[in-house]
Amino acid sequence: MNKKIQKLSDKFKALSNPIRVSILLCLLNGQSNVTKIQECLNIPQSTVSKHLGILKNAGVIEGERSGLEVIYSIVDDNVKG
Amino acid sequence: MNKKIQKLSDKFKALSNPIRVSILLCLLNGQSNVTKIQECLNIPQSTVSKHLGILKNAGVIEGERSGLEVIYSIVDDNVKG
DNA sequence: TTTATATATTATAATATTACAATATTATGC
DNA sequence: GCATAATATTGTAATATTATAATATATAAA
Repeated sequence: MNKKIQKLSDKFKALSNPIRVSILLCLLNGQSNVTKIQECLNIPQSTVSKHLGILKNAGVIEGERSGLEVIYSIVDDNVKG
Repeated sequence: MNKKIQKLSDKFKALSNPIRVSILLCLLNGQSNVTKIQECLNIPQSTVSKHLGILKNAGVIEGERSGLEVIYSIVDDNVKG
């Protein structure tokens, strides 16, 4: 299986879930920490964290710790637009 | 769950599989029938047909029957580029 | 070092996706 | 009608994804 095609479809897979799309829409307005995202979406913290991990793993977002918080922001240029 | 977000993530889901991405790359060069796509990818006919159905269902491609063949082509403007 | 807060990981049950052989359908020509 | 070719559907086992409670980790402040 072609490596580039696999990578491309993996990127799409990262975006193929409504919670993850919602998270990205939140982050399009600027960086945010997990708690704010959680309040925005109104779902359990572990669920948010899981999806943030998937997006981060796919190279769509990145998280930087600042004290107790982790601030997430979009790094994928195609998603940032 | 927001309807538009659901639709957007569904579109991404249609593209989240390497076989389906490969099919679309085939079709970017112009319309094609199932047999040609199958030969291009070298996988079972039923597998190709299944994935064509998923792409069609997602509104990414459309198929038009012409005699024994069904000719598929890309209809999604974002995918066509 | 204890406590509190923010986030991540693990465990697991429910659900969805996948591959593909077998079978069915659809269209054509005889 | 029957035979053939192209495509679609079905059945099903294997695998992957999902949600979320429970637990663990990380940091800061007292």
